[in-house]
Amino acid sequence: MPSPSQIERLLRDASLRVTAPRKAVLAAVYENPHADTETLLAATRSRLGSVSHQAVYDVLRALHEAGLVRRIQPAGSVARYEARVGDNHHHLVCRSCGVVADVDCAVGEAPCLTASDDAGFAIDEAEVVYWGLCPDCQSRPAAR
Amino acid sequence: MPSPSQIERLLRDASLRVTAPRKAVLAAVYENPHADTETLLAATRSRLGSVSHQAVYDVLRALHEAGLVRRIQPAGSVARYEARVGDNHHHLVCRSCGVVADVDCAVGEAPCLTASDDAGFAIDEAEVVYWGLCPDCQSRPAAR
DNA sequence: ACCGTTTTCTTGACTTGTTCAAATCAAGGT
DNA sequence: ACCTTGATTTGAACAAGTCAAGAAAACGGT
Repeated sequence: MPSPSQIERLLRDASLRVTAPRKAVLAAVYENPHADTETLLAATRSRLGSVSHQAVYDVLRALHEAGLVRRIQPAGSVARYEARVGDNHHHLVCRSCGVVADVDCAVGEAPCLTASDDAGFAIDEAEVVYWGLCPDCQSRPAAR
Repeated sequence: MPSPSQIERLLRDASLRVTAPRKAVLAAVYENPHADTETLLAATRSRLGSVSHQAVYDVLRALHEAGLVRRIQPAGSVARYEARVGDNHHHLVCRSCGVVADVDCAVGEAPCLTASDDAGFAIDEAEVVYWGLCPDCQSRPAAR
């Protein structure tokens, strides 16, 4: 969990201007892994008092383009963000409640990341999503 | 590419009522792999003359729930459907134009499908998406 | 072959998540 | 301190998909 000054550092090093919304949104992403935009908007407001809807969208895009956050979007879900970038980890997604958990890449890095036939594509990333039911949803089946 | 009677068979075997829209949509999915809903709507209309927006959505959902079509939805893309079900294949997605291609599962089935730590989830599927640039988009970089 | 039940299709309004655009405002180099 | 460039606010717009009510069609039983 980076300190405020580390947050500033991260922004500056990415040659992004350091503004209150950006610091707050980035901190919120660190504190709420896999959170959706609405959650991050709420978290940001609880720090700053008020930020626009749009600012959070813009900031998340800027952070994403700068490589400071990763954007994930499992099918049927809204966009979610996480600050854990740079490593090659994957995700578990609950079919029932949509909650997301991290998984480290199982087999080193090789097999999963190489397609048997790339059809001429220049592949730069292999993403693995494991679908299932989270512990909570297993214990109350089909409930909710 | 199944014949009309095979299409009917597929529907009946899935205990779905056989209707003109269903036959047309299912045939359209066979003919347009990885097509989005709008494309399928157009393809269906070219067979039937007119079908509602809603009917196509309903039919696609019914076919999906019956396991006759697979729904894929790469991040940032609309829902796409394919009739190739039952085998464990994955997808290549072009970051630039969004086109999707099939890849057979590289390493048999074992390593990719087992998470190193399942965090208590009951996993029923592992989905792999390879991101990159398709041959066309490589030759006209950043164009479009 | 017809009937009734049940499911599906049509129509049209509506929600949700996200983006666009114009005007205002602030960060940070000079 | 100023100025330029980039960020934020405001408010509208957009696209994909969903909801709901009634009309229509499928198919099992008679």
